[in-house]
Amino acid sequence: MRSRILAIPYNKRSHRCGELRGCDIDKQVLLAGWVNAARDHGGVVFVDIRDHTGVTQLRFNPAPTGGAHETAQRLHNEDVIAVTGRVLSRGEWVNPKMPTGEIEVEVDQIEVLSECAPLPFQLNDEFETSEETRLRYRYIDLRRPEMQEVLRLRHRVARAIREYFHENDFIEVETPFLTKSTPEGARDYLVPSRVQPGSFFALPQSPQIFKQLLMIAGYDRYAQIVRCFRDEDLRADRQPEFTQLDLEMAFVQREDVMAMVEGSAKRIFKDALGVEITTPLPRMTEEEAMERFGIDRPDTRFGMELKDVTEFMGEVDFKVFREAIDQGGVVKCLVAKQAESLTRKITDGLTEEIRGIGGAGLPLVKVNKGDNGVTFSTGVAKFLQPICAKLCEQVGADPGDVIFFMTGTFADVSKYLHYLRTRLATILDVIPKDRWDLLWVIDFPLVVWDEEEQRWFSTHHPFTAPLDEDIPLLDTDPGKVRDKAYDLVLNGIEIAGGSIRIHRQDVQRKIFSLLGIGPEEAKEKFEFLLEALRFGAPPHGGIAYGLDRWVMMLSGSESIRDVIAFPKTQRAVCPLTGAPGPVSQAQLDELYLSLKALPGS
RNA sequence: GGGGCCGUAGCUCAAUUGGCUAGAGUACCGGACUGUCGAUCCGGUGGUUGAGGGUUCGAAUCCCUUCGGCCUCGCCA
Repeated sequence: MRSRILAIPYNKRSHRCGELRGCDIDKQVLLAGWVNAARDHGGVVFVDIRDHTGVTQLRFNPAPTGGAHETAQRLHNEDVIAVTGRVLSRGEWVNPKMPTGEIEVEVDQIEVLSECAPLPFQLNDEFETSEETRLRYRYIDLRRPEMQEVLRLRHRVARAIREYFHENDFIEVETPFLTKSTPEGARDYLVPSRVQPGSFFALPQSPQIFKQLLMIAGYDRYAQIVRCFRDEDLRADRQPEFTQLDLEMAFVQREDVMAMVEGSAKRIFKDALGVEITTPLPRMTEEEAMERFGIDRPDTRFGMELKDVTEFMGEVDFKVFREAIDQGGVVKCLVAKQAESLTRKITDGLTEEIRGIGGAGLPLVKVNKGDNGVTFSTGVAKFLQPICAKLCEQVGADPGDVIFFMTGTFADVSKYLHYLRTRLATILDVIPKDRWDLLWVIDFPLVVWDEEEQRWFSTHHPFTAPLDEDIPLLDTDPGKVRDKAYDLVLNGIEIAGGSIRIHRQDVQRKIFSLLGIGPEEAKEKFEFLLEALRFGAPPHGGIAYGLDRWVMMLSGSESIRDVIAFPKTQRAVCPLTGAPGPVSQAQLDELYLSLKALPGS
């Protein structure tokens, strides 16, 4: 028989669920939260109540407590309840595993504020629920303490950023989401205009041009945490909408922006994780990064650097290497130290993986101790044995090591050996834990030649300024021109990138022309920027941080989706809302849109 | 667009060489139990094996197509 239960003023919580301690014993308290677990012993009933601060054990005695005990017996996980009661010492039943384990609350009144239907998945399951299900019921997934901590870490990062830039005289200015398609770059998300039938807005890939206009407008220092949109295929570290910290400064050189960024990085690490990082941060040119690591965002937490051994191969009778070199290619290698654990099965697997990303094969040798120094075995040993000693000395290989080779164009060799290096680091477990390797990569090529389209493309974007001393090369050898860009890399992930911008109209026109953006197109797409550059543009530069990637790194998450409250799947749909979805014919008519036949219909 | 892995009860997973009524844990329902804290114990409900087609006496298992999820190359200034 259910007794009448008095309503509890849940808006007057005396404490949060993770707060009570031994010093609170005997206090009368009012708690509200979710049922984390219920243990019914027939007599006494224990219920753990949870909110974002933690968990407290409630005790329901069968004694005359106005029906509270009976209600407690019917509770399910994730019911929302409010209780009043008295804090008691747990005496001999203290639970040292819980922060509130010294006490429990003896409940005198309970009110079920909201019942929970059978859950689609258990919050505290020992098994990890599939991401598909978690995203479908994201609001349940987000209740998990792990997710709560990630989103709170994200907040600490955002707050540290806002405070730091505010203290340094930056102002936050909002820029349009409904804007114009930018040239090059990613595919745009488009929004049709109703009042301008046949015309479309593009959602911004970044506020790049607007922040430059703000500099021209004299705001001196701007910083904004802002959403950006790119309609490209997704990855573990990419979402169609993602968040940047976007900033721009006037009257600055590269050094000034980099120093400001380093200060913010220091602040973020301290406020978000309590970690002290040392500044100034190390720097590396793009050329050196490519040479040593095969990638422009090197993970410097471990060695296994790439070594160029092209010059040694002249003495070797190995057709594969010879032919590649004759065609202008290179031969590089990397040395896996003390790699006895690399079985044939593993190296065969790696060869397959390299083939999977477009490589031809993976020549290798094992280094052994011979009667007179070192010898090679397996793989391409018979070809390389003549230069064994010399090669080992050059690349620092010792008995027990395995040397992997790659040949082809510099770009291909870099790509495959970089892939191999990171895979080997995982397999051989050589990446130190709890290490934060921040580093600047600078002096990128301003433009790269695209063989397919037979034209130059910006390495970063068309507004990046060239190094002053390289400007003359724009006419003679554009591929040699370096730019005033800088990328910030953390443990091998690019987490920020920016540059000093072009602030002179003549230079900007020249770059557009180099990129094959003709006067017509330039005029059509951003006459407003070229025009603005005519009216007193200060030298300026800035940077954008990938906020999601920062949080992903700082929280140790493997996917950007784990640090976004409501992310999309790899096919860019939201399993929770079902977006994107069809719209009514009336909506289409209003926009003067008609749909072509859909694929598969 | 290409390559790879995966899909069995609400959830997490089993199921021998293609062979018995597709099982277990958990959740859910019912019962027992006064110190648990992943409570325990007893009983029960629950299945279009992602979908469609094929091979076979017989398919979760083999073949084809397709849908979905994840990783990745291209792409992402």
